[in-house]
Amino acid sequence: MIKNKSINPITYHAPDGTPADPEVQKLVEELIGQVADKWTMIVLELLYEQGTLRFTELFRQIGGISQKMLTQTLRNMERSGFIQRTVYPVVPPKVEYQITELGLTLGEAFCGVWMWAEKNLKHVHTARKNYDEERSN
Amino acid sequence: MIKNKSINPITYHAPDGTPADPEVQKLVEELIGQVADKWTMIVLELLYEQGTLRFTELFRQIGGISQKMLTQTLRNMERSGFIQRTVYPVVPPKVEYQITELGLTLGEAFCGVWMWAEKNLKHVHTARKNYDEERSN
DNA sequence: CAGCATCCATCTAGATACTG
DNA sequence: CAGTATCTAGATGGATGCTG
Repeated sequence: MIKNKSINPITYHAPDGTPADPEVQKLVEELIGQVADKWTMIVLELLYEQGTLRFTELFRQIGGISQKMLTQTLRNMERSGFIQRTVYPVVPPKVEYQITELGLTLGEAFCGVWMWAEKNLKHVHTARKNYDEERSN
Repeated sequence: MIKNKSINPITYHAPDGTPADPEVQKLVEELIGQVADKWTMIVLELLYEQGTLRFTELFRQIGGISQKMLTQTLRNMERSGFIQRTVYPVVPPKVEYQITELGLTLGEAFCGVWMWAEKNLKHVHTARKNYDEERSN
């Protein structure tokens, strides 16, 4: 990353020094926000592992999500192109969800965070423990 | 990632098939949540670029954040060990914040998401546009 | 300067009930 | 089965005023 003297708005830079497009910046913030909604990553993971799942199968396997939240999560993911929704015109209804190429690569992009967490789990815990102990005295 | 037949709780896997520790999983979710709080990443970036900054300098450069939120963000980041807080016993008070090694590597870990966003910006926009157009008819 | 305490608007998620 | 609609409790963030 390179030095940035501009006051406002903030300009992000990649580690190699390439300044980032504001649009990219906006998308990154959206992505992180979306994934942080707590259900998106779980759905992504399940579809990553199992390819295709029906609404109720997702509902059951996630466990703890409400129907409303599952629907909302799936709609947002579909809208952004991470998953594909297929409706079969049968009675009772049958709807299948499957991960797309885009969703697949997104999952992989978050992999760096996973590896960081694995590697630094203890450092973070230690830091927090030290911090908390200092305040409690 | 490998197939996972367990119903609940969900077990995450790395792309190479290594099952993830529940503790790591929890930390990943926390990290993404923390970074998604909208200010953490901005602070991380500023300290990444400029090394050390005082409270008011951060406050000014971020622009739009409230003092309360800045304080809260800085405390959380300090607690997790991403930044270091140094208080100089002078009047008026002087407090400096600087990024740690841990914070530095965390920023780099999120780089994969950045690169994904850069590469797939158009795909996402197209997907969203198509989705929105289909509903408006 | 660098906070903390308090109040308040808003946004969100979950529970619940209903439907093609 | 796969949703939609509605209501509400709780979390979140911003504004404001005060302080060592």
